Amino acid sequence: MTTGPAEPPPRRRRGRPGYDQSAILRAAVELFNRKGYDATSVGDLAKELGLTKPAIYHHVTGKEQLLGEALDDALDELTAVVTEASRERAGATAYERLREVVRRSVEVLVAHQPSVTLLLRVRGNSEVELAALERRRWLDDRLAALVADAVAEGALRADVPPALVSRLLFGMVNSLVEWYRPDGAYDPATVADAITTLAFDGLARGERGQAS
Amino acid sequence: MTTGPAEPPPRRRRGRPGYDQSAILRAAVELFNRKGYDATSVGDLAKELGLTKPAIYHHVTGKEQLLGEALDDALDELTAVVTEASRERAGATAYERLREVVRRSVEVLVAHQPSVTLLLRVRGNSEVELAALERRRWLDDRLAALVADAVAEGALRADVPPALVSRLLFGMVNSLVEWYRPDGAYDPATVADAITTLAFDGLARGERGQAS
DNA sequence: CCTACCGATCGGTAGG
DNA sequence: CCTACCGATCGGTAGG
Repeated sequence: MTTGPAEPPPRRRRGRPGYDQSAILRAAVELFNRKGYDATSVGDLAKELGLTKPAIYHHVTGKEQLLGEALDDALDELTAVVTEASRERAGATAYERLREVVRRSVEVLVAHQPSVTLLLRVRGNSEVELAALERRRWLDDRLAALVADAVAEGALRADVPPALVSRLLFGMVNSLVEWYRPDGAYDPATVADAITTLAFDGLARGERGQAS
Repeated sequence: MTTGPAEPPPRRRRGRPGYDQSAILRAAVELFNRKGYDATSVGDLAKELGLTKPAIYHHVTGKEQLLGEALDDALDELTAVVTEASRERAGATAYERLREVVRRSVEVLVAHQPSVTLLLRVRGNSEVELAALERRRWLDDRLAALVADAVAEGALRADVPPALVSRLLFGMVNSLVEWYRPDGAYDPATVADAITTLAFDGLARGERGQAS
């Protein structure tokens, strides 16, 4: 097999089939979520991929790099959602932007569930984790501000502190990662509808029954 | 000091002041939550308490025992709440019992936050953790049944699958452990009100504005 | 990508 | 002979 040297190698040859960085990252994140980051050894990861431990280090500089890249993926996605929602848009009320950010957050959680799950479990045990927590705090602050704006607009009930509403609302959204399965009973749209319905019908004044 | 052998020793003498099992458990759970169970060594725990590692083993049989006792504490409390709420009571509708279980769950999460936090992070990495996950699944099933009953009663909206409502509702409740601080801005009653308001006004049909 | 290892630290236990 | 520990070290395994 693999006769003739017919084809010229691509400009940057990448060696034989094997695993590339992103395949290793995917497997690592899956293991980190299943067993926990600390309980996952690089040896576990190697076994999962049918490689040896040193082979892993051929592709990545270390376990923490894998963690950092997964956290960056999740944070980049969520930051994009929040940044866009926080931007003033022509004719969009804070309430509309909040509703949109909830829906798009659900989409991100579903599409990037492994990395977001990892992000939501970070404890701050290393520089990488502390940096991720700082970015998360920035997101939380933006979301809280958006909720506060919607309350100030008169669109949301004012009898619960906006900061508390924000915590609970996105606590509900984030809880998705604990049970959602792409091959399960609910497609993303169903979940997004359920969350926005549950969150806003009762939060939003006088819009009862609008999502049926 | 400590002259005369006047006082007869209590039946079961417990030695000198030192730490008892429960003080060690409290410190362990706090560390497990701060750094993660796997990232916490028995040496860390000893240092935290100003003891040596062997001294820890004088009080407990091992790290996993500490985990198991914390998980049992959380599970026992939550089981009590769910069992009582699942029991048919004279004149109590499923809706009323669900509302009550949410309120009492919040109280348990606040009063037993450390052990419940630990419970919600269990991954199933050992027999102890697998047993805890099984008890958790039992609780989740009871809660889902209660929600289904309330829907069947006609008390809750039927346009979202009951199993999904249950996930999201208790996802919101459980998210408490991620940010609630006893010395923070909100007392337990405020949080319980906020959660039941947010969860049910919109979930419950035609009860708008009843909790102000 | 492997065999062969390292410095350190893990959970747990010895004798006293 | 007890409770409450200590200094030292066990056999294995972690990330690298």
